[in-house]
Amino acid sequence: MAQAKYQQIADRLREQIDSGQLAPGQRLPSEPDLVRQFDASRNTVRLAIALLTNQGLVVTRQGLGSFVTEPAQPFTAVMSRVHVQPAGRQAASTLPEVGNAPAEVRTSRQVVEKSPASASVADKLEIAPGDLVVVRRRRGTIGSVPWMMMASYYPMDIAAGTELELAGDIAHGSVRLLAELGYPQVGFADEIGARMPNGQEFAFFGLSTGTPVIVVNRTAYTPDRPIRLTRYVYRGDRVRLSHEVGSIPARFHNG
Amino acid sequence: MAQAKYQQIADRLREQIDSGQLAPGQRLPSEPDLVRQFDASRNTVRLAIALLTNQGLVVTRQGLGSFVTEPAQPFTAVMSRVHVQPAGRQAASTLPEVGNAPAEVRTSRQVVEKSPASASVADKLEIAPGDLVVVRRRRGTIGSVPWMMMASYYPMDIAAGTELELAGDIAHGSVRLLAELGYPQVGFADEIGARMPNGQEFAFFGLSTGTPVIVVNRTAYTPDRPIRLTRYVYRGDRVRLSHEVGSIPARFHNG
DNA sequence: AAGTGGTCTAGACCACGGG
DNA sequence: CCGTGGTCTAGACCACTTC
Repeated sequence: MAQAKYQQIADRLREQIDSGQLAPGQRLPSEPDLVRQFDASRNTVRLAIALLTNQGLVVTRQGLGSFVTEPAQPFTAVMSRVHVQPAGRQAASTLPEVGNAPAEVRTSRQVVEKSPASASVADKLEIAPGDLVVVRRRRGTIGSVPWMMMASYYPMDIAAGTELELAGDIAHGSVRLLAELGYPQVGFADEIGARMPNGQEFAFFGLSTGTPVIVVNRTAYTPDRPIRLTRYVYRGDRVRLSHEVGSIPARFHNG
Repeated sequence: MAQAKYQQIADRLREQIDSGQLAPGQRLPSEPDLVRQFDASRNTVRLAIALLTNQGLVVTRQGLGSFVTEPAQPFTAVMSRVHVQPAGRQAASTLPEVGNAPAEVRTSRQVVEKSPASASVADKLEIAPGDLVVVRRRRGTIGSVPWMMMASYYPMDIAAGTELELAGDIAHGSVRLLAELGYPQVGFADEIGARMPNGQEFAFFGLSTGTPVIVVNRTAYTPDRPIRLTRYVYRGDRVRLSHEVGSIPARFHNG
């Protein structure tokens, strides 16, 4: 046998999806149908469907059937917009702007805790792993769609005894507060990656199998040191990040 | 039954992975072992392992066993580095810089073709779907690790009769060539997303199941119009994108 | 040869969604 | 109620890796 039977079934179905013969949202043949069509056992048919599901091409719903994934219009998170000439604009907030929100953008009240820094947080903030940091968390929804989780990490020597330790929003934004505390932000570095979601992310976003998340680690700096790490997690099926550099005519913003 | 048996098995194994009891690179108990340990059938055990595999936590190798995924040190693709004060630096090339390459960065010779624009390409370039575009493709490896696929799309009215239609590298870079042709680039917009790989990407990168890819659509502009779309695809398990904004001390670059 | 995962079958019962 | 997918079992044979 050149190729496994479940692979062949998956390939056939993928062809039909790619060609549009099976359109987005359309139901695949039922499992018993596929069993007859390909002369295979039900388990083999289910293996084929699982393959497509994990590639994000198909979603299955118990009692209803398997459906070709319908891509949704993505939201655009504007991560930076820098006009090199004459002067750059720096965000006043760590909250990303949404370029094309079709509904109200809402953000949960900030939850604050102190906890020991993980290895990755410590590395970015240039502190020792296990050192205490202040963590400020919030989650974001657009209309009824959950789209973002974010957490900001502050070194304790900066945050101790300040408004940063208190729950709730910061009056004039954390960038301004940090500047008033003697830590003027002069720039930031974004490190962007993608991975499969953990259980918490899977549940909050209501993801289906085969959907990754986008992770952004944004480190903010004074001329001397890192002063904050903000970690953003976005659902991969509904969000695109936008970074703009240079003098882009306004009419081109966020397509 | 509160939860499916294969879910319980997967949860147990995940706990052991998260706690470090099963360290990265370590072999899981064999399938027959897990069958005995959890009093389940082999198919049920395999379902549990498949779950972890699709979450990117485990890789299986025939004849050897299942192993906890070993995260590799990621490469950093520097997508932009903008100093707001006094002046920004614009890349001379569409080729991303690698911030921390441990081996030689090699790039394939460019392959060129003409083809009709897909809907997504046409949208970015503000042309009609189906209009011909010049496509220039290349692939990149670091040492022996394939890490990038890129394709640049040029509207035919710009590229026709120019060096852009010829295979091979462009002598002084495409940004300079475009400027000489009367299309000076003044900025670009990056749109970043994540998804599961298609078959071609899976094969080229040698990915294992449960690994997403990062997709960057970079649109370059003159003051009047889009002049190029470059689409980058990176493997999610080995690449992080870097965007820097502001005056970040050099010692913090690609920490 | 022995041990590992990969593929496949046949059948059973459960859970969900919609008439 | 019926049709859909979800879970689980028991067993068979194949393919790969190591010794």
